[in-house]
Amino acid sequence: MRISDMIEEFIKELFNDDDYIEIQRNDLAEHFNCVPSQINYVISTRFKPSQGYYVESKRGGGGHISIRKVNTTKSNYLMHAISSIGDRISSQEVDAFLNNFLSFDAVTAKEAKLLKVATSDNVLTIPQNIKDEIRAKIFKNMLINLVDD
Amino acid sequence: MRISDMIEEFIKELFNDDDYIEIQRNDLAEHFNCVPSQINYVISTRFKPSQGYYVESKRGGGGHISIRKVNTTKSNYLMHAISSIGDRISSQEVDAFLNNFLSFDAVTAKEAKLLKVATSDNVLTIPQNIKDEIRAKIFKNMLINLVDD
DNA sequence: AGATGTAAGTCAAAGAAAGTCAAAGTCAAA
DNA sequence: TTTGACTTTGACTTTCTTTGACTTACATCT
Repeated sequence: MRISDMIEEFIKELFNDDDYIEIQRNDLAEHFNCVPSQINYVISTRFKPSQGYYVESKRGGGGHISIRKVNTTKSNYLMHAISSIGDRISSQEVDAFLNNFLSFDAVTAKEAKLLKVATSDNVLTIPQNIKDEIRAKIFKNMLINLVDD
Repeated sequence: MRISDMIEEFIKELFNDDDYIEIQRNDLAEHFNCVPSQINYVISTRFKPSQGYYVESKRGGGGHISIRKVNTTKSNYLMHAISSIGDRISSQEVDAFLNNFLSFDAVTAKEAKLLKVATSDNVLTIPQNIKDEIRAKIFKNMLINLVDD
C-alpha cells in the first residue's frame, strides 16, 4: 500500500465522529517517516473541496493544518454536487464525488458502481481532448436521474 | 503453447476462490519474460466484459491492474445478453435490450434509467464513427456490474 | 522593532507504474 | 501461396507518487 494511502486513511480516522480536526504537518510526516511535503500532497489530492473537505492552515509557532468535513443535507447533496460540476471532470474527481455520495448515503453502492463504470477511463476510450467533457455529461445526466425518486 | 495463453491461464489461477485480484503489470511481464505491453494484450483480449470480467487500473507509484470476475456458472440472463452484444450498438438496440431486461425483472427501473441515460445519443456527443462503439463499451461494462452472483 | 526559531507552502525533478500504437512476426485456412 | 486474423515486440506517452531544496508566515524573546 502506498504511503499516501496510509496517510489518507490515518487522517480520515482522526475524524472520530467530529467533522473537524487539526494536524501537525511535521509530526505526521515524522510518524510516517516521510518528507513533510508528502502531507501536502496527500491533502491536496485527497482532501479537496470537491471531496467534501475544507482545509485551512497556520504557519509558524503552534502552526497546524485544520480540515473540516463539509456536510450538507442528504436531500440537497446531489443537486448541489451536480451544479458544482463544470463542463469537464476527471475520473479521479468522479471517484472523490462517489466516495462522498456513499458516505452521505446519497447513492447506493450499486448506483455508485454504475456511475463509476460508465465514466471510467478504461471504458471511455475516446480522444483525450473530449474525454473529460463527455465524462462530465454522462456523470451529470446520470446523477439527475438519481435525484428525488 | 503461446505465451499469451500461459499468461491468461496464470491470471485465471490467481482467482483462487476470490472474484477479485490485483496484479502488477511489470512483475507479471518479468515473470513471463515478455514485454509489459503483452500483459495489456492478454487482458484486452481475454478479460473483456463479454467474458465476464471487469478491469480497472491505476498508474504511477503503487499502480496496479485489478480484475473482477463475475460468476457466470448459473448462466445468468444478463450475462447471456452481454456476450451477445458485439462491438457496436445503437441507442435503439439499447432500448430493446432494456425493455427485455425490464420485462424479465433482470434490472430495476432505476437501473434501466441509468443505463439508458449513460448511453443515450444526447449525452454521448462524440463523433458518429465511434459513438456506437463507445456505447457498447459503456453498456456492457455497466451490465457486468449488475450481474449478481 | 529586530532577531531567532518554528511551522507550513511551493515547485520541480526524479521515480514508478501503466497505456498506446504501430510494425513485425506467425500460422492456419482458403 | 496468399491472405488475414492473431500475437509479439518495443519505442514513446501519460499518470501518479516521492523527495528535497528553497520560500513564506507566524510567534516569541530580547
